[in-house]
Amino acid sequence: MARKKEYDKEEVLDQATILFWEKGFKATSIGDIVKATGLNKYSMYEEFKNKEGLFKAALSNYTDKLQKENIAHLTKEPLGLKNIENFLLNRVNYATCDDFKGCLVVNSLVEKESLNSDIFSNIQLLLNGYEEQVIECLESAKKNKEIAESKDSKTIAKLVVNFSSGVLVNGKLGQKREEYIAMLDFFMDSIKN
Amino acid sequence: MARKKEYDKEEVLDQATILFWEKGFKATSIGDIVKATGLNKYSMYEEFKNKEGLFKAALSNYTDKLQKENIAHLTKEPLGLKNIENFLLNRVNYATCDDFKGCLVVNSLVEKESLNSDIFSNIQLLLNGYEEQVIECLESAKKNKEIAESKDSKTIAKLVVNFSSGVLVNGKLGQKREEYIAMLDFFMDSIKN
DNA sequence: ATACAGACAGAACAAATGTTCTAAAATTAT
DNA sequence: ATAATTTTAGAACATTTGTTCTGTCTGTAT
Repeated sequence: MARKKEYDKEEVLDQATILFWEKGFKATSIGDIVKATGLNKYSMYEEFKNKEGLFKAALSNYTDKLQKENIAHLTKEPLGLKNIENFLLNRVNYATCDDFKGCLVVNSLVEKESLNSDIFSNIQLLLNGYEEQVIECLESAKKNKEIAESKDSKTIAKLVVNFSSGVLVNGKLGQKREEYIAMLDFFMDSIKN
Repeated sequence: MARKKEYDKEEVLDQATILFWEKGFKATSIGDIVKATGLNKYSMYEEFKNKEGLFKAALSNYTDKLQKENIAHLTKEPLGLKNIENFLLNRVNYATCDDFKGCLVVNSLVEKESLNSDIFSNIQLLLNGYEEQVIECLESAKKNKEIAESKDSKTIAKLVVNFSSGVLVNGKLGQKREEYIAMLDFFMDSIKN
């Protein structure tokens, strides 16, 4: 009945994600997006409603992939401390790659202006999810006698998420990977002992 | 010889700092600043050259005060672990106050767009300064037998700064003070043992 | 082949932005 | 008081922004 779309939604979203990621919500213009994706301006509004709709879609696009990756590390059986270490190691590798752009989630959390409440609560859910999953790992670690029963899983889990956020911010300062690895080792030891 | 200025540079800067702090560089318009400060538009350009000049001045204004506060905690004699704890406690209190806006330094570090290289290196210097000072504290702590000589001061110092960055990001998620205190206790214990 | 829903290109729009200009007002040294 | 100098108020400017409109093209169902 109608003409076929010339653009691929996934591709457009991937491109847009990169732009928002590099420059932030406010500093990325529709013009930038149109130029980068070749997408027609009107089609963008048709598909995503407006700039904010596009941003939400891009953020979801990003978090879906990110979460898949992170959750994979945190849920690989058998559960235990190794999951946590691999999760954080992954974050460290991410933050020390050559052209580290920061983490879109952390960036968005900081760029308050772009955070209407539902975007905010999405991020909140995401980070709480990690925390929950880390708690799972810690409980398993207790069963496996990797750590003492007396350890407070919730506090440690929060520290893990906090460590990760710190890495994703400070990573911009160009710390070396070995330095992060030393930090990670120290941190993992502190959980064990 | 000439007319007197009607504005007070310090006051203007304080106001501007708050705006940039709340909304970020890009999202804060000259109009916002003029409206909030009552400062004349032209006078602003006369005094600060342009928006970026104003931002740099605001950032310096903020970091000067911040640094004074932080360094005070880190340099209060006698040096030792207590300095580090108080430094972090201060950050925690900061991040859990009712209307926590984030930290302008961390926010600016994340809002890449506003970071031309000299702003960036200022932030780098600032954070490195903390790291150095924490190392001092740790070395003293070794002398006082608070911690073992074998501990790697540099790694711990980086963890301290990392902890602090994490707090200043995640603080936006509305964590409770008690939770942070528990994290801090755990972290301080990990340094000692 | 024809009709038509929908996608395209890009002009058009209003609002906002950073910046500069101009003319009036104010202050101080003489 | 006068002249010199600087601040002020706000108009003016060129861009850029997000968004919408218009008319043309395309592909599918009939």
